[in-house]
Amino acid sequence: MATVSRVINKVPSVDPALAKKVWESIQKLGYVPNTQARALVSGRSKLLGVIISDITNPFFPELIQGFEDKAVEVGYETLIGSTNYDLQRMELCIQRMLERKVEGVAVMTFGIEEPLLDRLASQGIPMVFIDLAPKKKGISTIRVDYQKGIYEAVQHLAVLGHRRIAFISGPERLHSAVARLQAFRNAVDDIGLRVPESYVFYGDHTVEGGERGVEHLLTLSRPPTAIMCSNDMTAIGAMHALSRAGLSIPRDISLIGFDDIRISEYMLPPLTTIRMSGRDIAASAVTALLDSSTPPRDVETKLVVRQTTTVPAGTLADLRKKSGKAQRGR
Amino acid sequence: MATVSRVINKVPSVDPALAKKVWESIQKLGYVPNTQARALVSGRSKLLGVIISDITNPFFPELIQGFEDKAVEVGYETLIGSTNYDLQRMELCIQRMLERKVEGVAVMTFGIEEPLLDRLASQGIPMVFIDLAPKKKGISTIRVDYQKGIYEAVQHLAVLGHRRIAFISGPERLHSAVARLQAFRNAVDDIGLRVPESYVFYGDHTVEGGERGVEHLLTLSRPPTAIMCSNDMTAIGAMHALSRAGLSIPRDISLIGFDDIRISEYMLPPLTTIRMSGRDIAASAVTALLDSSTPPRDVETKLVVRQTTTVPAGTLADLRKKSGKAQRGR
DNA sequence: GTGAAAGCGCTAACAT
DNA sequence: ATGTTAGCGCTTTCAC
Repeated sequence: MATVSRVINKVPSVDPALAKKVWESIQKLGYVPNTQARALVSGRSKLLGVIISDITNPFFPELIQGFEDKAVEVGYETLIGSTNYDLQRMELCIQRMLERKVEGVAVMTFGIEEPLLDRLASQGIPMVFIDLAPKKKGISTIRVDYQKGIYEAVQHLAVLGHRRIAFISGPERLHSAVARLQAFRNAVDDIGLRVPESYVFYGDHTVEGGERGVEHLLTLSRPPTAIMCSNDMTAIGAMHALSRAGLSIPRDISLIGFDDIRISEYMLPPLTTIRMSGRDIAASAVTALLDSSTPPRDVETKLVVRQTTTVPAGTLADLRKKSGKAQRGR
Repeated sequence: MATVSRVINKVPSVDPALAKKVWESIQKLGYVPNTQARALVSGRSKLLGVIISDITNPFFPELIQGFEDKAVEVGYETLIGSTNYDLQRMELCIQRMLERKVEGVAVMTFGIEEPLLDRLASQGIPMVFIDLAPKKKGISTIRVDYQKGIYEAVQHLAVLGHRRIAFISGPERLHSAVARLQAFRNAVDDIGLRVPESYVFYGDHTVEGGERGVEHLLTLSRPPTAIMCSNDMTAIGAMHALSRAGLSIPRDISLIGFDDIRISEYMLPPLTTIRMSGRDIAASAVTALLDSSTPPRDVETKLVVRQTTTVPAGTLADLRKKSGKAQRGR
């Protein structure tokens, strides 16, 4: 019995011949080791938890998929918990994870969830957060370089000739949202543009938020020629509102999203957006949980140009007019 | 110790006063029962498995989400496995599930996966399939009523005036795809339309399949005025190909999808489709696994009219012409 | 290199 | 109504 255990765990001290016989018997008998028993005695559950907030955001399925894949790759299983911004649901999640003795928890809610910390930290369970996390040992942070992608996007618009660029943000309480807005402000400053306060609308990272944002921006006496959104769902909402207003994208107005969720590519026209790979984040999270010695790799963001951006409305007409004048001038 | 166990498991024979003291101590000590140990001794893992095939199909995240939610609701945890149509990956999935001693497995691959059966069935693990499953005890089937939704869709098109309706199918080896195509044929027959073979294109349930389907249909000398698709991804591909061909939806051609994945609503224009709720299927699956006595509830499908369907091109013009003649005739 | 024995944290059958 | 005990299936000393 002990030998079988050694064979299964590939302890080198087993006679290869015996080991082979054991493997054959395992095959023949259809023996399957019992994970619960192994976990019980070894104290290692081989389980990793992921906690997400908002199910309805299509960013998360991709995140979870990536996490799951990476976890299986390194011999772990995944326990998923979604809080839906509900404290009670979160408590339940934590309880479940504690009971299953997860060996680490990735908190992918883009915000600090205080109640999580105490319960989990007190058990010494490694945790990984996105963006920002309380400084404690056993807790690591995956930093996202929002600036890079957003700078690329603003520059892209500027090069096309846009000077009036608006931003539809996410909720102010969400760190990832304020970080994106800040990155936008930095980029715009850097390039030497001025963005009036009326060009910044606070949405909520949902389609509806994007719709409201556009509705607001269109009431302005000098509406923007381009809109950047804090996430793709917002951008999709913007597309709908724009189309409802009879405006054509990108001819009348350019639009850039953030996240690069799968839908974005499928939109009509395909959405230009800033990619933040959920898979990368997930992989980084798994690594961080299992090896808390090395700090997790940062996640980069980058512009993906598709078809919702072009020169500002009128530019082409202006050009044509000018060339017309030039011809007449001859 | 036994008393604590009894309190936690709510065995009624415990003195309420003592029980209360136990709960207080649990609270104070931050005690968390060890699921592995409970599972080991009780033989109940409180784990349910879901196996899906194609990660890239956005139908599955919704299915999984529903499964997870329902499972948690009834006190179970979910083990996810995705095969990606790869036999080896499937073997791995099964192994993991066996090792974790899942109490049931939902095979949501829309096809029978033979190798699954032997390994799982031999352990007497309940299984649930979609659409069709080998007749064995412990195996139940969730039947999807494709006919209803598809009939509604065909009728919807017919009422609008469409007579030339094409169908972009899924792969022939996939049961769910052939069932949908058959339902389409039945519906069309019923209504008294004839569909030439050139109007049926076999795609593969991906965006690319939909694009190829449209490209084929547009080469026809008498192209269809409406296209139904075997799933929403196909329909989205169709939208792209149509738009690339300079055709407007629904003015030039009407389009109906199948599944009603979340994206569909967000498309521009929002996709008219046939809803098959992943959440319903998931809930039904969980129920079936835990209570194999009653057969699972069937899942219905129903038409969701959005904005990709209208009268055939030319109809309005014809009407106008006619009314013009009528006026002149006065 | 291999077998014997202890024990992981819990539940359930048995006493009291 | 509560305490005592055996044992779930495995890993890990400890002997040999």
